[in-house]
Amino acid sequence: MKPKGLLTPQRKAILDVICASSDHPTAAEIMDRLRERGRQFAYGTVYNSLKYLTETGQIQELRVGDACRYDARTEHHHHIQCTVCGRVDEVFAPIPGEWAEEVARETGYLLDQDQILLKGVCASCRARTS
Amino acid sequence: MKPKGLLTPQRKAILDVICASSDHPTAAEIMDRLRERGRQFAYGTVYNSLKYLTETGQIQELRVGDACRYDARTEHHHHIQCTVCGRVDEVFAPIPGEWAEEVARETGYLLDQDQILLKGVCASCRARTS
DNA sequence: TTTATAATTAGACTTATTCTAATTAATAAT
DNA sequence: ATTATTAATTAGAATAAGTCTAATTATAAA
Repeated sequence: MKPKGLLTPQRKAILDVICASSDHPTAAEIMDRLRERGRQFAYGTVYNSLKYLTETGQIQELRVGDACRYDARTEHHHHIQCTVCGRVDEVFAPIPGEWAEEVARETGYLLDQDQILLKGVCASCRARTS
Repeated sequence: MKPKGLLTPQRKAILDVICASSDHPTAAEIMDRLRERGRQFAYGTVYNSLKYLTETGQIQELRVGDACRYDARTEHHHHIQCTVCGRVDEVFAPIPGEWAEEVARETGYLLDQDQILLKGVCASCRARTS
């Protein structure tokens, strides 16, 4: 008897919500959006589903601030968060190989190229502040 | 009457613990180490002190995983966390200016050069895994 | 000294997440 | 088809990090 690893109706509904979102929703936001669509699952189901979808590579989990956020874009990319408003955006500019090597040499780590979180101030917050 | 902004005995004790630590302790770990030294303060005091020390530039706060960690090294540098064991290390290799510009151009963000969190697998976890 | 404000305290509260025990669903072997 | 086995879901309790509040203590300026 093999493990099932099914895309159950619950998991499918959660994946759909994430695919329809471009703002990296948190688990709580995903639950809100499910409710708007007339679906409501137990906390445990949502977290279990997010774990399953992440582990099977269907979504990407990124921890930002005090919550995990989820992204349907699974291509290699990084993220940047605004230190003023908290929004999170994608960064597709690849890390320069030279710098990655320098970091690896300095730290002894094997770099994970997809999990970099940058910080900064987004365009609209800069406009508002200055 | 001006605000005081004092380095009270509590704040001093907390700063001492952080200066004596090289492993980026969390608030909970700081409280443990205070207790080992025979000091114990209210949660509120510890968090208030960490905020004060961060705002006055005496320590650096970095959010990693589900908790904030504190670092007595305030020079410009980044951090890298092991995705296996969770340890956090310093990265002093500066971001290549060219890449920073590319990210700024792509995202419209004004990059904060000191707040980059990288992920990877540390040397000892790699040795253990392979 | 009195007065105003800052800092500390204990503990309640919030938020994100994990865990648990019971139930339901689905598959595999009979 | 029926039963055994395991997976997934559920409701809700438990945990962990951090914030908030009201009362108290400490400090400094007038």
